[in-house]
Formats: sequence, structure tokens, C-alpha cells
Amino acid sequence: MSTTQMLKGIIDGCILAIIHEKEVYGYELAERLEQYGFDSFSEGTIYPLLMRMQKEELVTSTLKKSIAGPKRKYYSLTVKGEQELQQFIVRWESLQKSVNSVLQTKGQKNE
Amino acid sequence: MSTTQMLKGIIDGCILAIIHEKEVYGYELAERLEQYGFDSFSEGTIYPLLMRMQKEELVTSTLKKSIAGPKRKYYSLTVKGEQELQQFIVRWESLQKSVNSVLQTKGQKNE
DNA sequence: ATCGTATATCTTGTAATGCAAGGTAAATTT
DNA sequence: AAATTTACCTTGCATTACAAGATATACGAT
Repeated sequence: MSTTQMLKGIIDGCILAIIHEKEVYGYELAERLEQYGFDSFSEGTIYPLLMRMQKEELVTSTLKKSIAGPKRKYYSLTVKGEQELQQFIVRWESLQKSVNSVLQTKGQKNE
Repeated sequence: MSTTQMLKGIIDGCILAIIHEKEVYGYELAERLEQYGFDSFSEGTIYPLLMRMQKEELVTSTLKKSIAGPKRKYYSLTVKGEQELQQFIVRWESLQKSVNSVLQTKGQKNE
């Protein structure tokens, strides 16, 4: 049981949320996720995921020149992506509630 | 993106937490998880998971007669299982914090 | 007795997905 | 021109939730 397993299906939503703020490119996304406290994200995770989301029409991409390096592929949310984000939030809150109610049954600290 | 993917690596911890309260058998566990608000749990999920956890020496099992039906296999936590539970709680809280900080960046309701 | 139902466990195969490892390429610096 | 940094992509593996199906025990009704 590792942290990586806990992320399955959750990174998707987090990435949608980050793109929702403003368009980002993959390489930048990895850095942003780390800032939010996630363990460093492999590019082998992020790029396939972005491509999958584009295939599912949750995001669109446009290439833009970089000041240093090859072109950046910027992603933004589609309407469908916005909806998916909202649904993710609902699912996440539900999951969070269930897990916390299981965990707090045992007096895990004070009280 | 479905709820089931979000559960990967999380059910483990929830099951440890439930067994921590008091010993349970698999069939009962499925019902308990539903009570906590999880979507119904397949037995194809629970039994393999319990066996895996026993293999990893997180739980032990003992057979007991049932009033109606075949023998029940009751599971309880080992010391290692207790430790794993504590570690899960730490990981869960960390994950929760990260995901929520990503999500709340967008004003998802009030304020 | 036998059949159906509820209880209880296990096995097999499939799909999803995080990620390590490796590859390609462009721009800047040395 | 060689190295470094930025940036993207691909392949293959390991993990795991779950549907579907098999097996077995106890009890009540026919």
C-alpha cells in the first residue's frame, strides 16, 4: 500500500482544477502539483494523462513558443472538462466524508 | 474517471480502520462499508483484499461457526496492521490537504 | 427428502492507471 | 560543438477494483 495507489483517479481531478485556474503546459503542471504538496510527479504520469483527457475532450491544447526550449503545449478546459471538474468535486467530497467517518470512529487523537 | 479509481489504495486503510474497532468477517465488512457511505462493495473486491492483507501480515483470521450459513472467517489486526493503519492516516491526511488546497483555489462555493 | 433462499467464502479474468526508464528535440550557455 | 535546461512523448510493468461465476453451509417450505 503506497501513496501512488491512493492517487488513482484523483490526480485527474486535481489537474482539471489547476487548468481551470488558467491554462498550463505539462512541464509546468508537474511543478504546480508539487507546490500543492503532492510528491513529485513523474512526466510519465502527466503527459499520458493530459493526452487521455484531450482524447476524452475534457481539455484542448495549443502550441506556443517558449522563451527557452521547445514549444509548450498549453491546455485549457472544455465545457465538458468544466462539468467533469464539478462532478469530481462532488465525488471527492463524498469520498472524503466516508473515509473520515470511518477513521474518526477510532479516537485517533484527542477527546 | 470513476469513483472506483479513486478508491485504489484507500479501501485498504478503511478496512484496517474498521477491523481496528473490532474483528469482522468479510461479508459483514461489505455491509459496514456501505453504512459508512461507500458505494456497495463487491465481494470480488473484499475477499482478495483481505487475503492480500493477511499475506502481508497486517491481519490474522480465525474461523468461527455462524448461526446461519457456513463458517465465518473473522479478521483482526496484527501489530504490523496497527502500524499500517497509523501510516495510512498520515498519508490520507496529507492527500486530503493537498487535494483540498488545489480545489479551493477556485472559489467553489461561498466567499 | 428436496428445493429454494440467505448466508458466507473464494477464483478468474479484465480494465484502469501511476510511474520508472528511456527517447527526442529546441534554445541558451560555456 | 558540447553541455545544460527546458519541454514533450512512448513503452512496459505493477497494482488493484470489480464483474462474473463457483462452491458450500444452514434453514424453512413444499
